Amino acid sequence: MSLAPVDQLDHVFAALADPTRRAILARLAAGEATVNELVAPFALSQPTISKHLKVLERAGLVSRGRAAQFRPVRLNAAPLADAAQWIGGYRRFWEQSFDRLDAYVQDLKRKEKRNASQRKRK
Amino acid sequence: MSLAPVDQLDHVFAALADPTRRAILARLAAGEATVNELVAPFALSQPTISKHLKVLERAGLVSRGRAAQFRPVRLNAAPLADAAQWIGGYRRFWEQSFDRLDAYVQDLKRKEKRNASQRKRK
DNA sequence: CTGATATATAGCTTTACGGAAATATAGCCG
DNA sequence: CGGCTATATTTCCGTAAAGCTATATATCAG
Repeated sequence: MSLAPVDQLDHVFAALADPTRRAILARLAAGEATVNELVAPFALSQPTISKHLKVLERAGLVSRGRAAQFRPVRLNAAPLADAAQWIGGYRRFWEQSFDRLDAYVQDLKRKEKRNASQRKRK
Repeated sequence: MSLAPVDQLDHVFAALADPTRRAILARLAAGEATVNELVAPFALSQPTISKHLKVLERAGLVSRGRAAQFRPVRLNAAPLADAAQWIGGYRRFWEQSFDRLDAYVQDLKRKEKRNASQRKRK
């Protein structure tokens, strides 16, 4: 599996940075949809959604079919694999910080317990 | 682990959309760095890097210390966990498409083989 | 206090984004 | 053909991003 060209990652992350586009992807996870079906749930105009779709298309996250006057949109998750792989390179760092957080919470609990017994004894 | 507020994800993905910022994160994976150390490898001005750092800071991906006139920058990977989790929700889709790709390649190989034997027989 | 160093802020330009409205294109149906 | 529906394209607006130079602030060193 070859590494994606850098500017593809640029486009993928940029596409994911908008909540409307993430919502569109979520909708497409349930299956193909027409543009109008994608417009419906949002308080946004059809051209605005079409523009979002173009951004998703440029990122390779979506592809379009052709059926009469409909242009069904379907999810293409492959580029997400590259994004996941990139982020995955940092997993050890966040796990490490969660470990530290966990240790901190454990420490708090210990102190809490100790104080509780002191209060009891008092 | 609670879900991060949506606009935090916005900022994280937006921050990751720039190759300079991803490179900065990669550098910080090797440990704390000063601003000047981060400027050095790029053909960019110091204020430009400072601006990138502000974007990373807004996304919660880095934090700054204070040591004399230095402001050491360190990686804070926690928000990447949220991003990874979001993307992870789509894993089955890209695995599915890789499966299809794999099946396609297998099919190609079968045909290739068949043609090869035909050529031999001819 | 002065000078040097590290970083931040301000101001400017160019380009892109996210939205809207209006219009154009394309394909169906009668 | 003509009208209807789905979608795309164009044009416009305001805001933000990414770069630069120049300047300001802060801290150390002497």
